[in-house]
Amino acid sequence: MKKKDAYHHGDLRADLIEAVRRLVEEKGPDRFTVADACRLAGVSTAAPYRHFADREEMLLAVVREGIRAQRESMEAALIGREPGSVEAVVAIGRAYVAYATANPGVFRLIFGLSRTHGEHPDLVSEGMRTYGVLLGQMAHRLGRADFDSEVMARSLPLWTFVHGLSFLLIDQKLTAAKLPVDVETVIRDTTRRLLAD
Amino acid sequence: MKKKDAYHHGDLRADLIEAVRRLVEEKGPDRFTVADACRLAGVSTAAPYRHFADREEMLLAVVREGIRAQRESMEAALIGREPGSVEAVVAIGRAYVAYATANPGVFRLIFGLSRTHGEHPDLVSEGMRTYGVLLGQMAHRLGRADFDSEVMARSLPLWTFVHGLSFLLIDQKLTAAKLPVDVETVIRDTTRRLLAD
DNA sequence: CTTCCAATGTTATTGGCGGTAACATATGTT
DNA sequence: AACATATGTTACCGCCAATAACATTGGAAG
Repeated sequence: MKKKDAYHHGDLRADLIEAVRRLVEEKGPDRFTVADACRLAGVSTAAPYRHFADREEMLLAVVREGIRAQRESMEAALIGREPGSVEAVVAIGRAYVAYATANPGVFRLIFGLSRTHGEHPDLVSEGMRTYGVLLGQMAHRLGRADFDSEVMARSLPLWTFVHGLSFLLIDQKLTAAKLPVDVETVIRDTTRRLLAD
Repeated sequence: MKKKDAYHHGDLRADLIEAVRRLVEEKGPDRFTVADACRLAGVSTAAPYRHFADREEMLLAVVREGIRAQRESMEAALIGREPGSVEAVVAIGRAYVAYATANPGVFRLIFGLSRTHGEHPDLVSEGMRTYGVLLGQMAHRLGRADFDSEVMARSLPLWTFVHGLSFLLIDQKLTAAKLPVDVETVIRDTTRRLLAD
């Protein structure tokens, strides 16, 4: 019924979200300012408050979009792979890390503003859907119908591994310390180890 | 010669660092303000600039202290353990995660303000010293005299694992999603897998 | 002990930001 | 054509980071 966002500006809400996303990538989540986003979108500094309650809601919109984009890249990576195979799990991990390194600002935002995450059930369920991509492969691999404790126990190390690798890569802890890392190899080898019986 | 910090206030520099540390834990690294730290220390808002160039330098001081504290807890965890043993590596990982969960604000700060880290060689080398604790155990375990590529390749997955686990725990991704996790068990089991021949 | 300089701290000020209120304009519904 | 509502702007407030000008303290030199 209501399209909510095709008025004066065209689609200010969407334009602002895109501006925020760009600024978060360019300057980092902490250096983002509402005023900058307004300048990028070409509106006054009061305009955003017709679409967002406050600065944090603007960032949360980018978080929602980011979680979804990362999950979709993981799901796309599964296409054509044998369900539950090592290659399938490797593909998920590769996609996870690739999203983080390609969108470090948004990735940091997703996992950085976490104090507020618990208060946003939709974000929690969105995150669970992402984790579910891995859980699904693991359940298939273990021949389980549901996500039982065994599926959980075998999946968590894989998640934490790619998660930690993502952070170390985007924080440049490895390159700064002159530690050459072949990302593809470390993902592949470690996944194999963690999937071994 | 110069003690730099035992004047009017006693030791304002140290007091401010402690105030920043407390505020970073209480409110999060992003919500920290210089003005708050001044109120905690009982000085005017201009006083800090006699001891720090700007807000970021105040945070960097806490980062330095945090990196050191985490490393010391890891080294302490090694005392009385067989060098290079599974138990030694587990102890390091446990200490790493324990520091993160006990000091989530500082931990996030250490790995969050990373854009500036590369510009601070002292922080990079401090971080390497921490990683060196793990590398030392791994070299001992593999019977290598130096940190060669094999030591590196076997250490990195362990680091990324505990690093990712730390973030998922403090970001409450697991508890928010009602995923019960026995931290001790997942560290122990995963370390064993990653150390297996 | 006195003098004086450098280190340390305060008050006053500037510029920028997040957010609100009052006002202005466009939209589409009747 | 007229009006209610959604959207956008201008003016404003309080807070903060940072700087400058001024005040005070501690200790070294005589």
